[in-house]
Amino acid sequence: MTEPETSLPGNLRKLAPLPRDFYDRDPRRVARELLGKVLLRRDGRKLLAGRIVEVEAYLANDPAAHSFAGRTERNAVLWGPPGHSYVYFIYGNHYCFNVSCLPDGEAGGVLFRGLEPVAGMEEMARGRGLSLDRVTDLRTLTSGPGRLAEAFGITRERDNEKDLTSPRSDLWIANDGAPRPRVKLTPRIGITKAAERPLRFIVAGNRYVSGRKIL
DNA sequence: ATATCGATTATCT
DNA sequence: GATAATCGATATG
Repeated sequence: MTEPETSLPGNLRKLAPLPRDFYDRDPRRVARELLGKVLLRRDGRKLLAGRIVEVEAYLANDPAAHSFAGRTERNAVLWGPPGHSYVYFIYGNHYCFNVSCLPDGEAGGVLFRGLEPVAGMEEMARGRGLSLDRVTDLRTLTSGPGRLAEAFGITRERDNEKDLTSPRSDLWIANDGAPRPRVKLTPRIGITKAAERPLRFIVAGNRYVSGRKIL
């Protein structure tokens, strides 16, 4: 019996959201501490859960951040209070899911890039347009920002500006008591500005980290 | 195995 | 009009 009871799928929906002050900090600190936590989605009677294994920090005054050129309608959430979802549409094809950090008035966030599926894999596959029995590698569900958003049914229309710290939210992040993972830093993926800064945080050795070839 | 490319659209200049 | 915090497919060694 090494796993805590709370990590069992049946109890996941009772896990309390991380509090506001967890996010009211430098995005680098938030990013590091999000690794090993669980992203949860309540979808009717179904529950989806994924262990966070890859994130990127986007800082105040960061040339790669959407907030860099100032506040706009799209990026307003990043400037608002911490702990809210920032969802944007990219490349005409994909949604990317972030959480706002830093106090109200300062812009920062963390992008979710990789999850290890924990519960609700059938629903995740369905969201991805697949049937689970034809999925040979679970990495195709939640490895990569576009994939995990699709698996969790996250869209700007449905989820942008949601308070992830509210106990009534259908989208939240919780600590299930899992041990703190060993963290590695690398440069961020897919950006051109400030591309060399080590602001991508990954769980060392975890196979659900994006980037490596699948199959 | 790595490299390159097309899809497709909200947002900003 | 150009760009983009991606993905999946195709081409090539």
